[in-house]
Amino acid sequence: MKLQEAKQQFIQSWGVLGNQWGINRTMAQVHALLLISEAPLSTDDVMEQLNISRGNANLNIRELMDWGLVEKMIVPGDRKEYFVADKDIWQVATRIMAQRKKRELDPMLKVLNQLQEVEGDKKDPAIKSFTETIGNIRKFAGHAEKTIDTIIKAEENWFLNSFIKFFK
Amino acid sequence: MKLQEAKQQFIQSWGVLGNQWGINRTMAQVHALLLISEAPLSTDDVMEQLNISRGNANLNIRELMDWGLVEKMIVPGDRKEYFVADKDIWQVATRIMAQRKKRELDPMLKVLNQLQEVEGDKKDPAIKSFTETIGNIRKFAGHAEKTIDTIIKAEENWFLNSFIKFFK
DNA sequence: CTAATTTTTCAATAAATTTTGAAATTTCAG
DNA sequence: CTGAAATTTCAAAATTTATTGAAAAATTAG
Repeated sequence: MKLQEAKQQFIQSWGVLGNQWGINRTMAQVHALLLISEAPLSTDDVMEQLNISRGNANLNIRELMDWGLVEKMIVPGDRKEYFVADKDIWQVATRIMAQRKKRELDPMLKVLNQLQEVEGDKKDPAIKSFTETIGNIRKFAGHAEKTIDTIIKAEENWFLNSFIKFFK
Repeated sequence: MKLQEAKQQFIQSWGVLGNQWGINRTMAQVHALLLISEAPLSTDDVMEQLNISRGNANLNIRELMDWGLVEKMIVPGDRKEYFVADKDIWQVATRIMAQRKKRELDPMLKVLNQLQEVEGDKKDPAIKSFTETIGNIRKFAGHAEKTIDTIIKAEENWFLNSFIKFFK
């Protein structure tokens, strides 16, 4: 497989994967493109390489910046803005986990907490059954949240460790 | 909040969450409905409670069975099929993780492995840079896969433990 | 400041996904 | 077997989501 072909393949696959996980396909593709670009890219570069419109490129680049996965770069003597993706894959994973936790898990936990306080006789089997199920889910979600934090902390050095091993 | 209202709220929120994670909203809602139903439900029950068509209900129930989250139940003396969701939230999470790993992570890993074998001079900076980035992602994905398995094993008793504590 | 260049916005359009519902198929009690 | 009841299929329709592109706004070199 030639390099250009391989790059296209990667962009394609990263897009499919992102899409399956509820992330806009184009956003994932822009991310992939920046991940495998050695030099920073301008909006025009992204438009050209992915065959997308200016509006679309702009939208997704800004979205990636919101996620903390891409940064703006100013090239002195150039009017255009350039963009680079964080190449540290551990940082990438951590940022994505943190964002999704904040945007999706936390709101769900909030709802689950509210649902615990359902009105009525606590001994009514229907109510008991409902609060028990919700309680279990809530407890699990809370646990999962802590586990994620633990993983993030515990594995923080994984990347570093793989370098240490390399030099041993 | 009344029980009925709380149930609706849960179904709604579970649907939104599923949708954000790339799971069909209705599938998540059917799952939610079955999770908080004490008794097994028929296709007609699901249709009625969620206001969806027969075809849609049938499709999503079968999809949930494919995921191993819902089981068919035969009620003797009744021609209809009934369905129940696995209420063990740990089982639910494990099944979802396992399915997604198999359906999405594994294919991505396969692609990444192929991309490592790009043609050309290994000393060419462009090729070196690409294979390095891909290599890091591949290594990370492999690590993540193992971590997931480890968590599943290590946390297997979390649910059991929360019962043990309860009886202490 | 001015004007050229770049970025952002957003209504219209296109694409992708989901849903419907009726017909075809399957199942099973009698 | 038979036929009523239930399940499955699938093309068409509806809905949701993503994309375009041109106009408006913002930026900056001179």
